[in-house]
Amino acid sequence: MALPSTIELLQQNSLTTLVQREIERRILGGELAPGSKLNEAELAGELRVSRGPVREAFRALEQSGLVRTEKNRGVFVRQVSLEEANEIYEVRAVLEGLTGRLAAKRIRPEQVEKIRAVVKKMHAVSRARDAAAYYPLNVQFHELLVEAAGNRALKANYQRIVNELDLYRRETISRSAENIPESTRDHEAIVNAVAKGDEKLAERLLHEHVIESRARLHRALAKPPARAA
Amino acid sequence: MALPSTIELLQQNSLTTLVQREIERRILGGELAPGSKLNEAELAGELRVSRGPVREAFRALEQSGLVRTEKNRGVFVRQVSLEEANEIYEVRAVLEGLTGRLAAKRIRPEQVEKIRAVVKKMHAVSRARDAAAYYPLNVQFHELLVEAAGNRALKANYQRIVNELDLYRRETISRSAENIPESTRDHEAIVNAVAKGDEKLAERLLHEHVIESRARLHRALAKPPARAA
DNA sequence: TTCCGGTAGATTGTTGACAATCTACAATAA
DNA sequence: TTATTGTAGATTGTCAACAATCTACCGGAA
Repeated sequence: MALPSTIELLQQNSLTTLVQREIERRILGGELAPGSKLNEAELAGELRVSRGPVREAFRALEQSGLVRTEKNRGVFVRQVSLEEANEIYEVRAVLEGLTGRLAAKRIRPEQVEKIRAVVKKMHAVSRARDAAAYYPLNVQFHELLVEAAGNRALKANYQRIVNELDLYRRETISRSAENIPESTRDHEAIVNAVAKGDEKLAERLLHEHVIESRARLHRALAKPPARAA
Repeated sequence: MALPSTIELLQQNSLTTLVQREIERRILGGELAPGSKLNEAELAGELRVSRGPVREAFRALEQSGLVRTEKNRGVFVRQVSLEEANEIYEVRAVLEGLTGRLAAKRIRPEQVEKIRAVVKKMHAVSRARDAAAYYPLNVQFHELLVEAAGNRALKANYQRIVNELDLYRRETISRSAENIPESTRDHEAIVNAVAKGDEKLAERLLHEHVIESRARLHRALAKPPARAA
């Protein structure tokens, strides 16, 4: 049979879902900058679908916090202010704390190994001060941890929160290399606490890690003349 | 002018938004039971709109966790299992904890007064063992607290979580009267901690309150032969 | 010049029609 | 009887056209 992947893809997912994923990819990938306008007809034309599925995708993306809709004016990639980012960080901190506690309780040996492998790679890029390589490892680290926590509601809420924070980072500086060694040490300590099954410690370390991340971001913002609006 | 409210309503909100709110109201109000199917054409006919806005509303409701979509089969009011409810409670506990901590830090005197007024009413219906009257007061209590916390991200996440838990309660028993006095005492202690500005205590009390609520729900479920599926 | 009103084009909001898929049921064969 | 196949109706998925609104621009009056 020809193109079985495409066929199955459309049997499983509606066009709306596909469009939604594609727009999400473009936003989180930086192709669509915060504040930019999404033109229904243009997007529909590009993706070779009608405006219906695009509008439905917009509605889903709005609920997930990635876009904002103004009636009769259109939808825009959401802009997250510093103030809002701070609020989001507070929520993320307690969610990560819960993640640490649950992961410490439930994580399985093979999951520990996977995370240790990520931390190992972190050490490598840390020595090389390679920020571009560090970022995806960081994302992976936290995703594996949430997975190990084994709580679907936590995972869903966490994912939304992280996406929103990504929107903020994208408007300011993306990644600064100087904090990598510090962050890597955090991760090392966290995986040890989780592997030991020390719920209290894992919770505290992850909570502090997020608050520290926020502080690092602020320091990085304060240093250069700050090119954000 | 005739019907100014309706006119303004449509100038501000799109049909999609209105439809979304109406369906949400029906689900949370119990008119639409978990597991029941939502027929696009039927709903559209009832609300006097075409299927487009209804479909868009479905997409938003799906993201907010109130409905579930099966491709080519339709959308259904989401069913939350006991297992899932437990997971959601864990997330709610840390969110409420954060709520307590932030509210203790930022609450203003007039907000304290509002909450004390609600607790006062709780005492009244508590003496009367009036479960039907107690429930909305409980909702109001937590909403006022979240408002006082002054964190938009927290509020958004909290609202979603509470809605999902409502779905679960609706499938099992709604409210049992016997726990009301205990719950009322909790609320009394919480408002005192928040009013004092004791962040640590408020956080701990609210966290425990949620975990205790879950335990109460479980006990209530275990007592009668359990009529849930 | 500056402000105001009006018009044309572009964009979003809504609708109804058509295509694809599913469900229920009846007719047939083992 | 039971299983299977095939059809008819209902329901969802997608699309294209129409209506309402907004934006940008132009011309005239103060």
